[in-house]
Amino acid sequence: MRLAQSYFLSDNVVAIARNLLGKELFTNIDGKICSGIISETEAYEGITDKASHAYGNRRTKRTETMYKEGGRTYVYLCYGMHHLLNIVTAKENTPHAVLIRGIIPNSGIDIMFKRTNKKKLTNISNGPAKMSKALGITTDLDNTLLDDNKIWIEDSNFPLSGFEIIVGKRIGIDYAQEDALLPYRFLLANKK
DNA sequence: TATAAGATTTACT
DNA sequence: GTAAATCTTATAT
Repeated sequence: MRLAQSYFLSDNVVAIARNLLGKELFTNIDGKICSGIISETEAYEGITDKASHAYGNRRTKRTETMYKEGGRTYVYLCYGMHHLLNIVTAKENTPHAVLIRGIIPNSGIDIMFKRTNKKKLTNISNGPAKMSKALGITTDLDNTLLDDNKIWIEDSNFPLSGFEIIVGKRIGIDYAQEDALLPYRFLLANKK
């Protein structure tokens, strides 16, 4: 079943980031449906987080989406060529968001292959930009409600028993100084 | 108006 | 290991 919008209205963005692991992310782009189990997330805690675009209550055309009510997407272009997918959380005017960094492909894998031009199943979704490319996510999906039939998240009761949740510091944000060390990154890993 | 840097990936040396 | 690709935003002149 799909996650209700109320799921995303909590102020505790870190808890949501952790809880999203194992949920299934769906996209429906041009009638092509793909999905995957969310395997890696990062929390971005709005105005108090130096790594966030909204740090210090910074409000621009780009970050405007983050200030809206939770339960929608925030897609933005990084390095001029990579689309990154975030899930906006918390109430209006609280710019919290969860960055989806990785998925385990579940359905529509052949479509993902075509989109990414890859021949092997490896490296299809082990990075935020590659994942977006595989799922067909672009800035066209920015500020899209998760019940818009273009993108949504379901709780498909993926069994987490065989996995452990690893918590660590976030990646690629060295400029954020001490906030770069916060344990806001969550990922699923096979138990050994 | 101009310049610098970025929540990255890929290819090449 | 290093660099290129490539564009939007933010900060500066």
